[in-house]
Amino acid sequence: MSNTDKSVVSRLRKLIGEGAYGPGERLGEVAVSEQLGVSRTPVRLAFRTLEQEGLLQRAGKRGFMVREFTEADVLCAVEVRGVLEGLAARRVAEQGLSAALEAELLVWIQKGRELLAKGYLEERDVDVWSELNRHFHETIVGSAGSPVIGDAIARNNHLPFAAADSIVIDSEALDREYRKLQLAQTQHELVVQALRHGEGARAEMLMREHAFIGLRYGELFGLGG
Amino acid sequence: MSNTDKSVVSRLRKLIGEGAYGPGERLGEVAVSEQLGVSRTPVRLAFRTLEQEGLLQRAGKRGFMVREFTEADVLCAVEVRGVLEGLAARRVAEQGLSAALEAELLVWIQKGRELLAKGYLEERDVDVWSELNRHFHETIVGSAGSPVIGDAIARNNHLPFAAADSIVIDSEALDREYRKLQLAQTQHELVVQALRHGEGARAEMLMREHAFIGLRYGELFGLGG
DNA sequence: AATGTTATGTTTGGATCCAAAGTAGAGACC
DNA sequence: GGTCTCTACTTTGGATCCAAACATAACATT
Repeated sequence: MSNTDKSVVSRLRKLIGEGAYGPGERLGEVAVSEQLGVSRTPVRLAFRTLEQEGLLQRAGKRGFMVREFTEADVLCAVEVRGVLEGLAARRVAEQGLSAALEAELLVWIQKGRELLAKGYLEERDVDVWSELNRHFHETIVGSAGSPVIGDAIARNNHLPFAAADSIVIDSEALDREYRKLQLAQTQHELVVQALRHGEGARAEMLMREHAFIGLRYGELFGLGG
Repeated sequence: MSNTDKSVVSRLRKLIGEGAYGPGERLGEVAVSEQLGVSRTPVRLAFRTLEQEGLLQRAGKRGFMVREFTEADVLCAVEVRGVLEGLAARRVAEQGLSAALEAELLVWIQKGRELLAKGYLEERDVDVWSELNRHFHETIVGSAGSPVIGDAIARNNHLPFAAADSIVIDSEALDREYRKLQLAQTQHELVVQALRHGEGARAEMLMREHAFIGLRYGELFGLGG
């Protein structure tokens, strides 16, 4: 995949995510190619990719339109990630947590502890958490015994609101966000504990619940989200 | 999507599924376009689609190769379908089974009963079952409240061995297959029962187990599958 | 006036051309 | 003889051209 090609896909993904094209809006190949300053060819390739990712959908016989997402879709996408990561965690537990894998997970657990140790959250901590969170999840999913689960999660994560690292952190209320991350960290540690003891069902359920943290946990802390 | 374009994707999907291209084999755009009798353009579009579907993967910087699947991948794909359809079933149960939806499900239940009523299986029954089975599953998934779950299942089903209607029926042993379909029918009926009573967890688990029927249930009936 | 048909314009799909990037092979130098 | 480099060839990516399909609008006919 060349520079132009890849950048067309990701630039379009970004534009759609930002709402540059309204939901349901038809996207013409010529219009987009002119906006991005490339020819129609890479745009046509990108449209097919974005269709598969679920961001675009066919508008009848005539080209593509931006897919619109409801609140129910957001909730469903989060649940889908939950059951898939839960499946991955259960499989890891069932096949036994190797010493190497446990060590790797503890790296991210430790980084989380260090981040939260000082008792409050700074602006720049957000990226650090996002990074370690991603590593933690990817490590478990990547150890599930087959890339199929990870692929399914990756495809689901193309919906911009579904990805685990898309936790919206409100930098205006870092104290409340601190409590949220503290809970996430606890959930991470509980998952590792369950994995260590081969408790497949518990690991699965913990991961499923963990998926909701970006969604409804705000209510707990008075965020109304 | 034009005739040629769609047919290139599905023809390639078929060829790959049939093993016409060995696992890991590199696919050149020119070679494939000549084999299919089209120009490079629709092939390039198809490669992107098939990459997203997971049948092809990038071969370094140089084009695509046929993805190879292990037994673990097959098992995982079936489990992925299981947890996703389980999620759909649970959501249906949680939101309450409407009278209309129950009536529609009972149509497929009834067709299944009629098919199995005569006590044995004929060759042509296989297609009938495949059809009603597909409808049953699609009805539940389509009622989960958001297309997101169905999309995730559809993407997973692109792996040829993962789809629910890919139950390989051994026409040499229709008596053993009869027992398998009888069990599948019972599972369908139990799912509807659970949905009717709002038993979300039970509906979910029944669907998850139901996914395995094409995979390991052969062992029970002495098929060695 | 309404409906059906035709013609024109817009947009997508397929083919081909050109450029760029990568790979492999051969030759030269150490 | 081995390794490094340069060159030629293969293959992919991007741009453009042409044809086909679809939509829209206008005109004619009933």
